[in-house]
Amino acid sequence: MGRRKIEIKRIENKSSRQVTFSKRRNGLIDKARQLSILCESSVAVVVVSASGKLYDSSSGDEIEALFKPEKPQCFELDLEEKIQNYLPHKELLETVQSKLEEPNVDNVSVDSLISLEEQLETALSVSRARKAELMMEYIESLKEKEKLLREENQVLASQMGKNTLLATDDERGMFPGSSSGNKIPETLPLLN
Amino acid sequence: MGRRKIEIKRIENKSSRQVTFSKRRNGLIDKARQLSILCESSVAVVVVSASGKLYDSSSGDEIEALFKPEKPQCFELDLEEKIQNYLPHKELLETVQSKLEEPNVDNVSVDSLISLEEQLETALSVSRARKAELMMEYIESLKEKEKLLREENQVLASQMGKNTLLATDDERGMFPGSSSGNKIPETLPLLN
DNA sequence: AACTATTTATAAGA
DNA sequence: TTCTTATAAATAGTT
Repeated sequence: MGRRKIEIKRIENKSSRQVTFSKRRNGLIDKARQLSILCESSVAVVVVSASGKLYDSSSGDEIEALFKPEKPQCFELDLEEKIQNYLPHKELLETVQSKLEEPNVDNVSVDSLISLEEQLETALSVSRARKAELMMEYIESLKEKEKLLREENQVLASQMGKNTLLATDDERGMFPGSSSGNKIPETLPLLN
Repeated sequence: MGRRKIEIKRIENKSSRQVTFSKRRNGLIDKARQLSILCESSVAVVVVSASGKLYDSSSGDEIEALFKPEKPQCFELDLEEKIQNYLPHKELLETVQSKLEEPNVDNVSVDSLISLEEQLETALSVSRARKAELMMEYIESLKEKEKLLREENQVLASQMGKNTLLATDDERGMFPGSSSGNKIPETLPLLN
């Protein structure tokens, strides 16, 4: 639905891909919102862009309340802590528990239980995806850090080589297994 | 986009609500599919109808890897691979769905729903915990690697200090690509 | 389930 | 990026 028909396949041009992503993501989330309102259903949408950013939307009053304030924002230093503490479904489970413990369980309507079920399921899937996403992001940051350290090591090693005028090519070769508790060699460790 | 404009609010008529649900749910899932293909992104949609039926769709490497064990993806490390592939959720969702689709939903006993709830909760928490455990394990291994790299870096730097005895601060200036352009201190280079 | 009159989403262009 | 607009796509009401 645009100036011309497009094929559904990866958009090669990076900037149009980005523009389309943004437009269609908004469209999708709005459609989800409409569906949930029009048909009284629970809808969760999770979108992860190619660059790793996470967008999501979920309907259902209780669910929204649970997730909106949790939006991950600063992933910098305390990311790990956030992951550890990221447990919004705990509250949800408590809600479930208390519902089920109500005195006249037998009179609780089936609808109410089904609705609870829906909310639980939706919330869990969103929560699960987000937490996994946070962890993956953290893992990526650790890998990046590792990469930088390796680079620094290389620079250090080559600097040292220049300064000492002693190291041969062989001596500056890669050290096998450097990431698994190896001793630091006397000469010039170049990590791989 | 139909014969007339409609307000976005609960559709009162039950049968049109159901028809609209079905149409829009399909539309939403297709839009999600398109977005993921066009923009190489991961998109997950979970829809739960008012009557408790569950529909879900997910696409894109990242989310698929997170939720579907049958799509193996080669990662460098064993552990990471395990994390990616660890996912019994799908079966669980199918179980829930089939339970909720049983003919006499209205007469399903409260006990049966409670039991379902419990099973769901238990299974999810076990699965979740296991997956988080795997990821944390992986994070720990990355941190260990990082620690070793730092140690090597330190040794290198001090070796360099001993050997050169000439280098000034300027000569030992920034390392290209180091995380925050910090200079390496005389004695113990520590990245943060 | 199909059909279409319309509305809505959006591709391309500014 | 944001807006504009021509056109494609989705869908509300109908059959």
